[in-house]
Amino acid sequence: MAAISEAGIDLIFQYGFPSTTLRMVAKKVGMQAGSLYNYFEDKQSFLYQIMKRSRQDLLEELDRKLTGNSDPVRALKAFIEVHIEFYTERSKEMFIGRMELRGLTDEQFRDINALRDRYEWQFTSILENGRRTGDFIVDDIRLTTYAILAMLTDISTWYRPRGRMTKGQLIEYYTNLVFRILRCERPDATGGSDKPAD
Amino acid sequence: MAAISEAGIDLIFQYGFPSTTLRMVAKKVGMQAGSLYNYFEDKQSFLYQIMKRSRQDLLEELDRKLTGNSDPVRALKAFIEVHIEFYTERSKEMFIGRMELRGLTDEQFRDINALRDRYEWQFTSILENGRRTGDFIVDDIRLTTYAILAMLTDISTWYRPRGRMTKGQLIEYYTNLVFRILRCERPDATGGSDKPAD
DNA sequence: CCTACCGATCGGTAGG
DNA sequence: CCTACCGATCGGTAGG
Repeated sequence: MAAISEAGIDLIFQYGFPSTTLRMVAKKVGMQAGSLYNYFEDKQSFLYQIMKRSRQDLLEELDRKLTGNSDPVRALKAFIEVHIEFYTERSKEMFIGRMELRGLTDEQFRDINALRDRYEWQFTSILENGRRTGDFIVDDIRLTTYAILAMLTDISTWYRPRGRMTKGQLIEYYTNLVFRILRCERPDATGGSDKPAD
Repeated sequence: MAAISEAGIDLIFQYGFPSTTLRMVAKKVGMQAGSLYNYFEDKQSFLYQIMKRSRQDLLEELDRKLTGNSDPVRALKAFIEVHIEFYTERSKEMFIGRMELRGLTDEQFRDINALRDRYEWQFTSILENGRRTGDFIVDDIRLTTYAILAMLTDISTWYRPRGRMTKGQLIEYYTNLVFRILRCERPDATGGSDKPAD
């Protein structure tokens, strides 16, 4: 199943979901098209599985890195790091997750959307915490959430592993931009060198 | 032809290009499918026409609003205004322009991409001017271009005409975010009330 | 997991 | 701009 998913991700990323035929997937893993139906009910469910898996993994990864971080500045830094790491490491899946939502049934769409909302809400609550503590200056929480997430997500559309910047430099640069948006001047805000004492 | 394009835009926006059949387009404008071939060579060219038109209109609109604006702060404000106006007013086309690039031939893709590059370059040169005059504080021009354009373009994915904010408020809010990113503190930077004397 | 197949649909064309 | 049509392909299934 792992090989089938991987083949599906590659092909859907390259050709889009409607133009990816099950015969292409089958050929890539050395099977006959009909045999794929032992692994999913229909073509739509295959797409749904791929999207659900990546969204769930993202949420789990975020939970792991966010636990015990009650300080909004530290939490925000962790969020940005997780986001950029995940969206560059698994860029094809996250790309599919944005482009192929129309390929789902209404019910599947609602389900995936709920996962996306949970993720977005995590970010929003960090902003709210930071505003309460006075670390961030935010006027409209919702618009600011949209703006920052769009900025961070876009990285996956152009990022290449052998680019002129390391992933660490990228994270540092975008962290700086985000803190500028929030007018956060705390000395530990953007620098990536200081180890938090936990 | 205008009706055919409009029907195509609506359908491609809703179902995606590969899933939009020429029979659907024909039905929407009260024609037979075969008759559409009097208006374009093949399905791909139809998509190409739609994309090219919107990209060209955007560039023309930008040129119109940018001429004679040598001051980087004023130019940036004009750019943001044009961008948000266009991406909300013609959101379906701009959505298609980002989602359906795979539907083009290599040659068509390069052509559309060139138009996109010209637009991006306009923004980049405003940033460079502002850095030279000292109005903007920018470290990496390219990353900052990507980040800001992604932020602004994202608006078209959630904007609804009857939302809680007017388009003017939206422009003002995002203008403020952009100037924060650039650490631009000039008094006329974000306020939308002061009429430029030209 | 394979063979063999079906019904449906689609882009595109001929000829008018 | 229509009628009529073709070749190709696709998702999905039966039966093993």
